[in-house]
Amino acid sequence: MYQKILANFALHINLSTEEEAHVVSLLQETRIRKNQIVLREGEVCKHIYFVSEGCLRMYHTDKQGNEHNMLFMPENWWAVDIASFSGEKPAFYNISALENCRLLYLSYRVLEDLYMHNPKFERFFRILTQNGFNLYQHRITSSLSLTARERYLDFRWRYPGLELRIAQKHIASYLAITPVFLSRLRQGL
Amino acid sequence: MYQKILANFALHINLSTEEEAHVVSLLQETRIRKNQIVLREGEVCKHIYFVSEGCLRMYHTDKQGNEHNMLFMPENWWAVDIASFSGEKPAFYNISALENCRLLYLSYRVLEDLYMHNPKFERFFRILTQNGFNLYQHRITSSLSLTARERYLDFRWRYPGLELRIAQKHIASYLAITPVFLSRLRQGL
DNA sequence: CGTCTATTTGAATGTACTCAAAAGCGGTGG
DNA sequence: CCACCGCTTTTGAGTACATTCAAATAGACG
Repeated sequence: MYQKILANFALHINLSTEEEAHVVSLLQETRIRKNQIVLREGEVCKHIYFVSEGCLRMYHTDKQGNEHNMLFMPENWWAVDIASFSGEKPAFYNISALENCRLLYLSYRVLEDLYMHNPKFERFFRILTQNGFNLYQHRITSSLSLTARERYLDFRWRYPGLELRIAQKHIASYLAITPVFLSRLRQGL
Repeated sequence: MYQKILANFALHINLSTEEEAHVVSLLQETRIRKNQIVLREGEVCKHIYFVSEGCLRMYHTDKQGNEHNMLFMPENWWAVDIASFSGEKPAFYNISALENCRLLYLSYRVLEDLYMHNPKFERFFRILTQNGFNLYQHRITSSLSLTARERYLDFRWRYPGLELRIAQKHIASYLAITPVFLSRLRQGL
């Protein structure tokens, strides 16, 4: 049950058995169903979530009511509206479930305590933010320099197998094209 | 000469006169001319730059040799390829000058020492990374949900007055449109 | 099984592009 | 200081890529 998140920590920091036990004792768990909303725009993002099973998406709803997928978060990804979470401000983004999910999470307060208690976690989440920064930077570069077809191939490379699990319309939204055009793109491979 | 950078630090951390004197003693200065390259793709980004005067741009060159502007950095912005700098890996991006510039900078080693000597700076640069993260997130949201015209207006709001200082082709590249189309857009305001 | 939503397909449209030429602007040297 | 050269911007015309709209098909869920 906790092996995935412990393996995830181990990517960037080394924890003793005691440290592992401590962080595990702080984790809360929840299960959510497909299409359920985890974070709604305007609410404060109170938790940082680790996706243990399933897949989340983060998206923005524009004035016309159209949804735009920023990011998909399948197993082993972390989900948070970082500006809302760290600033305790209303969230700009929504987060919802594309599949039934099992999530582990930490509240802001608990995470702050964890930082105090063990600076390794501050390092871990700092690296996580930096990785997110790099990911977004790459995404902007893609949107500037790649065609829709190339961005689709990049999506498949970045999220192997995910296209089989989620609706085409969500992939189209992520790629900034219409579902109709994505359908035609996939014909021409 | 140092008032701009000290005011910039003061946005996020409070420094004593001694602390200010210490960081100032570590800063190096350089002047570069318009079109000169500060960081070339493939080199390791060895410094983090504060733009004291002038304007830099960060851009990617694709396989066809086309340049795509990721970010403009006028006075009071920091410039760095963060993946290259923090991982001491070859840079993916180029940084060059759009105007004659005066830059202050710190090397990776000096910055690490500064972190050790005074954790306030770790906090400062952590907030800086987070702000960069938010900026990019907003940029992706714009590219997903706004038209070229709206993105142009967003650019003018984010960089007041900058459109008068830099070439249209650089703004067009930033907006992911052609200079020809930007010219037509500006007619129709 | 039936309903609702998602995907595919076709046709027409429009947005942004390329190509080409002219005009404007800036820097440099005579 | 002016003339020239090179680069940028503007303008026009034709084109292509991606869109919208609509209808048919397929698939998911209760």
